[in-house]
Amino acid sequence: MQVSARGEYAVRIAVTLATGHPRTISASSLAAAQALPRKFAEVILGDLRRAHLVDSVRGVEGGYRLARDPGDVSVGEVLRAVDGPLSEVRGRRPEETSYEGAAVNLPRLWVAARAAVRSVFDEVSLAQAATGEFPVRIAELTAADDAWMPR
Amino acid sequence: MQVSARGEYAVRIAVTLATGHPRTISASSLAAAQALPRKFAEVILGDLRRAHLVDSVRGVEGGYRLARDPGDVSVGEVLRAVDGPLSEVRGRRPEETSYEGAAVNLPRLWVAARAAVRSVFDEVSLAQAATGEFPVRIAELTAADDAWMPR
DNA sequence: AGCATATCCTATCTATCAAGTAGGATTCAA
DNA sequence: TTGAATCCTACTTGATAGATAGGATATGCT
Repeated sequence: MQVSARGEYAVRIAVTLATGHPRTISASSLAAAQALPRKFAEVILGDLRRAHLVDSVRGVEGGYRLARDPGDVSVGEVLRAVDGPLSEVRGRRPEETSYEGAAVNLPRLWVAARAAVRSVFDEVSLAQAATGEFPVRIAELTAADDAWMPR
Repeated sequence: MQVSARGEYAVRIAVTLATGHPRTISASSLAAAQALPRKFAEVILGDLRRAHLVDSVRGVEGGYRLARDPGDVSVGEVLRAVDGPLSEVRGRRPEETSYEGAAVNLPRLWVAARAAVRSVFDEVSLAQAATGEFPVRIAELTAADDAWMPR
């Protein structure tokens, strides 16, 4: 589960938009609020707009706003918009893998891993990410001490 | 959850070793069995050896074997040995992230995602991956039809 | 009309890394 | 001593991430 800089920035931008919803916020305000390179933020906002996750308004007083309610947009959608599929194995989607011999069962493993990732990112909305009021399942996952430990 | 070619190859090699355990198998046999570039397989086996997941025997009749019982080595260990940490956010471990403003709660989200990934890869042994007899939780994750659908 | 403030578009740069290759030194059993 | 294997160092190649640059275009205000 590697989240790129683009992905991280996109989510930070998205939760900032969620907090301000439905006001429009300029790219430079967003960049300043989250300490991101402004130009890079613009690129990312372009991705989010093309994915129809945000609307943009040009001109003075312009900026960006979420296209839907913050409770209705998942973190997963944001990540996919900027980084592509959540899960890939050697550049392929899990269900497209296929092996011979001892490895024949691996596709099921890859699919299970993807399902696990989805069960987090697709089940958390921007509103939840912004407020910290996560679904019970997510709270459970972070409850164990060792969830916070490196391995 | 991006699994690199190295990661995929490593797991395929590891389950092949699991199936043949405790016989030693040469790098070229392993490469042939899984249709991998031999030299690249050697590199990966070197990583696994340095991580003490496999033992090697030099000379004629030499090769590699799992250092522990196939039921006692997890897929997660293999992936970490060749690809580093299972989950990173912008090159950092989830628990090392920290944000201001609307993004303050994101570290919990990243930790939850990592926990979800671990709940798959750290809970499946090479023996299970080889036989396809996955733990119940994994079977459940792959049971739903839409687990096999792209998004 | 003119100006300030935005988005938007195209292009470019640079460093890093993944993936794979090459060649040979070393080890070991028969 | 020979053949088959691991092991070691180095290299190549292409793609990609993570930006940055400059300006064209749109909009609201006075």
